[in-house]
Amino acid sequence: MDNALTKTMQALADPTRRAILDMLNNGDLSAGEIAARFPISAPSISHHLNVLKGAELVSSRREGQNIIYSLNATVVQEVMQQLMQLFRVGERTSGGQAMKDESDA
Amino acid sequence: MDNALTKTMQALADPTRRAILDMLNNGDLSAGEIAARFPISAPSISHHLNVLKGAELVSSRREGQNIIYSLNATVVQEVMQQLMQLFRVGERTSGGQAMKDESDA
DNA sequence: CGTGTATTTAGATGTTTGGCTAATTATCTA
DNA sequence: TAGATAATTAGCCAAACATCTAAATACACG
Repeated sequence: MDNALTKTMQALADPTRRAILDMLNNGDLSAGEIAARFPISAPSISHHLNVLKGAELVSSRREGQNIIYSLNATVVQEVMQQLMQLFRVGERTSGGQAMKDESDA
Repeated sequence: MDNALTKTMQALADPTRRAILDMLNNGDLSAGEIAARFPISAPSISHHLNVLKGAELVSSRREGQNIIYSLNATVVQEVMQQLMQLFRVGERTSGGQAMKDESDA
């Protein structure tokens, strides 16, 4: 794998995963509750959840038989900030030159 | 393909493409100038540029023998806003529930 | 302990992706 | 118009990805 930003962006690149994050933004859910809302199999959802966890976009805890997933809101915020920084949205055309490479943050 | 956000996120998921965008953020460049800064072949860079163009993150114009690429700053900004909206960064835990699905913007 | 429910892990498969080399297209200039 | 230079398109391949079914693991509870 590359750096953390890449991992995060790749996780965010899949519409199913973004939809999962959106659901979790309305409150924690078990793997089963999440899977029930998609037309794809539970193992596939489990895989997506694992990708999201690998990107630290969500975290999970066991609660009895269920595994509850929650959105890692602070990480989401950090990613946004990294992206905005990467493009320094707003300050262009005036010929600055900072930030050569996308070193990790 | 899915919707525009997915296309954009997929474009943004590749580190080479993000690096290209970062370079263009410091000013327009020809395909050759871009390719010269990477260890991969010119055709590969051309492919990446095409992906970025497909996501409307960059635009190009011919200037003599060269093709000049520029960052589409407004599109970058729009994507950021879409993402931030998607997660309503900041307003959580207080039990809102708006924005069911990630309809296009 | 044994059965049922929830979830993940394993393993297979088709598709997409990122890279390459070779060939083509477009433009400039002598 | 012939070469030279810039860039893209075509075609190929290997690695990564999303999905599936089947099997394994983890709990709960009678």
